[in-house]
Amino acid sequence: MNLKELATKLGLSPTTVSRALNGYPEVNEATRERVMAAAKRHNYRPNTRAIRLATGRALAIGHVIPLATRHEIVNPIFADFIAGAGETYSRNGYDMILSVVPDDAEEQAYRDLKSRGTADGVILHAPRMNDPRIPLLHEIGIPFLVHGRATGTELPYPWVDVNNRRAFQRATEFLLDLGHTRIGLVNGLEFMDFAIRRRTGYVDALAARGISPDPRLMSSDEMTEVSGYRAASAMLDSASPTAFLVASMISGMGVRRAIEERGLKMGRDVSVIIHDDDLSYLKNGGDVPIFTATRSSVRDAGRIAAEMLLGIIANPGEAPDHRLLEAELIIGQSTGPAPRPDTTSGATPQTTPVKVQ
Amino acid sequence: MNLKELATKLGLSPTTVSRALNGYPEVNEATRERVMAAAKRHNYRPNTRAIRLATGRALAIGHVIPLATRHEIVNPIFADFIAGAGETYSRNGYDMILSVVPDDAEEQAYRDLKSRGTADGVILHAPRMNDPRIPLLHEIGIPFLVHGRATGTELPYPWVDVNNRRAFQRATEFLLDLGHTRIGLVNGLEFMDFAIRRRTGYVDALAARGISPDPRLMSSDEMTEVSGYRAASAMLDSASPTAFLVASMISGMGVRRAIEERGLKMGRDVSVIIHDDDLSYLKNGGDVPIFTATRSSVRDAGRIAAEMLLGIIANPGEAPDHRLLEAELIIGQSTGPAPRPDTTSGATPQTTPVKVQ
DNA sequence: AATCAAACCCAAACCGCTTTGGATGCGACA
DNA sequence: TGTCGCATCCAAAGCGGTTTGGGTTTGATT
Repeated sequence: MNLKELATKLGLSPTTVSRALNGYPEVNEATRERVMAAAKRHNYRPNTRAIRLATGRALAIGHVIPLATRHEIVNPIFADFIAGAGETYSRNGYDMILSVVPDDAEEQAYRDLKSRGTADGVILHAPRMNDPRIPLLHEIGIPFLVHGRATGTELPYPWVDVNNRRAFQRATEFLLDLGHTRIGLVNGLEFMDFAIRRRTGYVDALAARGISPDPRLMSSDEMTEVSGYRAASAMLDSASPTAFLVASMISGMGVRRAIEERGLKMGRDVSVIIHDDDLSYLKNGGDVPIFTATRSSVRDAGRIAAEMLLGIIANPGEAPDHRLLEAELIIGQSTGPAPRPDTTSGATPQTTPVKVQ
Repeated sequence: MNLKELATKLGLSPTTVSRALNGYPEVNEATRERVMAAAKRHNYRPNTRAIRLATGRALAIGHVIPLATRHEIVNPIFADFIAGAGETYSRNGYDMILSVVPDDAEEQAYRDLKSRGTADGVILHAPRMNDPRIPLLHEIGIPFLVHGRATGTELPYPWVDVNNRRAFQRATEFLLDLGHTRIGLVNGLEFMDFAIRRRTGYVDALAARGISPDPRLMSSDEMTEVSGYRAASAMLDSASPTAFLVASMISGMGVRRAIEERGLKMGRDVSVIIHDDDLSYLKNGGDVPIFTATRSSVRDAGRIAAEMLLGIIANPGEAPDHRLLEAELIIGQSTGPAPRPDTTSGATPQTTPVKVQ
């Protein structure tokens, strides 16, 4: 059933039927109701392909996913973000299109999205420092929104991000307040912007207490279970940390494995704080979370990002907006006071007491 | 730059330019080359919206994701499947569209995909027993392919699936051969088809050795870390298993936590075999896998599924094809001989020796 | 009674491509 | 020389909507 058939059946012109269905004012209310009823009765759905061509809009948002030969963006965080964003798109009549391409074809993928008219806007994932994709999207002239930020980028651009620096700063302070001074940082890859910011938060918090960071206590790698395990193992074997600050739930599991493998107990012998993206299938425990964590729902971030992008598309020409989400600090079972130093191994460095926030 | 402009610039009709670019025979080779060159030079990309309308094809495949209020399909397995499928789509000039909808809107989502002409076909995820979506898709009349199978469905339908029954049967036999007789099954939700098949494999293998399954050693829940932990804890505390068969890497981590929390060592005191979907960011260790596992790449499954579906769309009317993928049994560090039974606790049931496959 | 503005509705153009149904020109064949 | 077939190319008709630019009525205004 298409517009023309429906119009014929109603004894009206396609024009009127179209207007009636789309809520234009120049149609009699009685007529409109008649049209609406007929449309429902015949289960009429306008053909999206025709609407797209006629209006010149794609009614779709693109997400380009470089099929990383090296590093994976197709990760659990991405899945939850997508779920949040997709929900918003559906509610607004937009389609979500995912473009999975080899990473050397990413630029072309963006260009095609624009020149072939497949998407009205795109969301940029996993920005890096000085990310070249931001100037690229500007040049292409397609509305976009960044999930995260790109340190070093001059051009203004709209974004939504978690306050990663602050989250890790708070987490570090929390550990310091518990008496920990040898805190290992198991970070994500530090060409990723969020990882840089997290390290900054960690370093700043240490510096505020007069502690200079120990390079042996700082690692940076992909956020997998195995690399969490490796990093923590190396630190435990060489630099005697009493606490860890970990980039994700998954690497946190590796860290826990390293700890327990050494006969230590997490939360008693070694404290751990992770960043928790609040993934739906990787919940951090129930009433009492397993891990103490800085928590921020990436699914909510997806929802917000989608809403912002649709806003940009609806009102072009406005100044780039942005949104900084704060992470909660959730207290779980994985943190506790720093263990009493071994009396044979000298005194621990003293820290100024500061109230727990 | 559109077709008409390009044609004018070349002094040709749109018809000829279109044919030249699409490889039709009725155009002079010299002309074709001239057209191709000009198209490249002016960076001409045909407008997808127009192609779609003109050809009546959507050039897109839909994936409907019910935004589970209860159970999550937006899970890591899904993400990797999507990556595999998306790769194939891109290579073939298809778009992948994801429809994230509340789960009571799933049926309508499929209907709309068809009636609005948004997708040429769909992939059905996470089939359940007697899944109503299969008759639905038949009725709607949209080409589709099922990732998994639906026990109890009469209608023929194309699918790609892992041989879950066999995988779990082999894994169980492997444990039996190591002398384990009290094997806990930490299964996925058993209205999911794959979970049913896995249980069947487990039960069959036990039965073949004359062991009747102990209900206390069988659990079924979502495949999260926490539920793996809960299930394993309960079994360890009440039914003294010496081995576990676990539905996923993630729940396996919970099982491991339960084991280690009790001061037991995985691989020595308690053996564990998981099913490993070979997720890119959740690799099961390196040279020596952490977990002994039945492994089958869900990403490959995505690729295969996409190829099959595109084939169905290209050659409609053929009988439904299918593909059964066998899982490998990977030996890792998490399995070992059953511990000598406590001499005070009586004899263990004797099993017939059978060669390890 | 003539005028005019709403209120309603419609015919036709248009979006940018594909495809049908010819034209045209030219060498070959009878 | 007339006809035919083949190689090339083009005009125009879709595809299924939206939107522009009028037409008709109708009721109020002067």
